[in-house]
Amino acid sequence: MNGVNYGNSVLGSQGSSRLSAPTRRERLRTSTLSEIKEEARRLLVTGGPDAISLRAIAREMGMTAPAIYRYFDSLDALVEALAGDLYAELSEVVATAKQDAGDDPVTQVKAMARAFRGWSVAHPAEFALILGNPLPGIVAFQESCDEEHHPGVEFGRPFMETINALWLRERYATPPRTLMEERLAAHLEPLRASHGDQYPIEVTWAFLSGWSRLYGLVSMEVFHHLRWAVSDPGALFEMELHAYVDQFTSQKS
Amino acid sequence: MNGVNYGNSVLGSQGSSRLSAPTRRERLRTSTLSEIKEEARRLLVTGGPDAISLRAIAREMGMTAPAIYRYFDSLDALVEALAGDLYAELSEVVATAKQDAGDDPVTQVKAMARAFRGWSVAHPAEFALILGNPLPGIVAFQESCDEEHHPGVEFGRPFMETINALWLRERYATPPRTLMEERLAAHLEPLRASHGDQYPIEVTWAFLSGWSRLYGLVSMEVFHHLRWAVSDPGALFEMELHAYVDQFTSQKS
DNA sequence: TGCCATAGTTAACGCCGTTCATCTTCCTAA
DNA sequence: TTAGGAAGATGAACGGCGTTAACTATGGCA
Repeated sequence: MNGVNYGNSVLGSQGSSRLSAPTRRERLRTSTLSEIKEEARRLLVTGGPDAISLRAIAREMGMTAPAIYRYFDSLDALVEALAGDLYAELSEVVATAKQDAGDDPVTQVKAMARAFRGWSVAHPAEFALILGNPLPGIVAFQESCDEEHHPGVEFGRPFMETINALWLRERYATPPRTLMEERLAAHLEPLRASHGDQYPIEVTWAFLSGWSRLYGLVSMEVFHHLRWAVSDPGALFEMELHAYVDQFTSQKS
Repeated sequence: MNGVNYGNSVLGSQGSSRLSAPTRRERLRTSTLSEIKEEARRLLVTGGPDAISLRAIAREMGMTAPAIYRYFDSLDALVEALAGDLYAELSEVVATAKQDAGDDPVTQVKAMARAFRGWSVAHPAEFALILGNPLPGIVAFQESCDEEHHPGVEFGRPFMETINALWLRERYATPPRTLMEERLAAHLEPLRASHGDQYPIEVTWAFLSGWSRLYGLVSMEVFHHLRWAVSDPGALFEMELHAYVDQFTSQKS
């Protein structure tokens, strides 16, 4: 019956203040809202995704669980909002690393990859929430989200742009263009829908290939799936990064 | 107070039958045991890892929840046993694919990779349980398991052997040996503990690099982390497989 | 001043894992 | 053949969970 319950989108009945200082009510609301999410993150960090519970959050805040329903429609909605925040945080970390890396695309790629790994290793629980096994509630969210504004798109953009700059400069080696056109190009509509046709297929391939390699290695490290093989996953990571970047800078095949 | 509760390891007080026909009791026990795990898997498939509950299993079996404690010490122990079975199943699928692929290592690598993806895509919930975000109870299991008999070791063995055969034949390109010795070799004790020193560092690198690429791509597909980019992840997979194998067969750098 | 949306409460329902005391059934050892 | 004990299964209970419904207090605006 109630309207959708999220953020400060409640827009007080009368305009109150169109753009200037928010109402006292609004200030309190946003404050409580972020306190809830902070508490949820704390639980996430200490006990994993399943440890996030309305009752625990409320207890920690000196409230009762049903009160949280004034701010989120369900536990899933809360977790979803938290996931959105974390996605933005990670995106910004990566984007900042790129900005701080100077103008060389090779340096930029390395900086972004290291920043991604750094954040992930430092925040394994958060990584699990947004990039691991998606929870049942999150799956629906991902499917319902229209492709154009999917958080993954914004996250991948700086990678994509850098790989493109690299391509313009180096014309690095890729699988044969005919093969890529034939087997891959037909299935890239989703990506085209968000990035347009501005990138050649070589760039698209290099981006997807690189992202999957980065993701695979980092998530194996974060989830301890490398413990049986390597004592310091960072060394393996640097090795792989070297191999990936080398692909772009050595002479073409 | 009770002894550890798993499998048919209860060993009836008196020897009863050392090696021949198992007791009626034992037959019933193993039958119930596997029925519990089957029901658990059914719940896993239909509702994800969190849907596995003792009460639901018991309900479906016409029992009460506490009865299951005669067979498993806890829900975590049950899930852990199920994960072990699934690991074995996946390992066998991959090993069989290799056997059916003839003698050429390149063909073998492709067959194993495709078999791995095939099983994973066909059984996403099972994949999530054994290769995704580890549940809190599973983490302890992985850490307590002595490295030598870690299921991951047996799973990776056919890959490792094939990559080695490929190396003996092709002497494919890798990162410079000096770099690998310097940065990677010092951190491979866990892998050496299980496989011995029989493999040169080039093989180890190619194996770990390939496994992480395979894992990354497949888990992104299984977890729908590629939906925003690619409509048919299989095409991207074949592309990446091509690029990986090509690395081994084209002329050395 | 009166109103009413907003924030918060208590109580309850049905899930869950787990423990405990209890009962039945079956196998074995005397 | 029978007594005893182990193994299997039960019902009741505890505390925790998400969620709903009915209810109370309060702050800000007409």
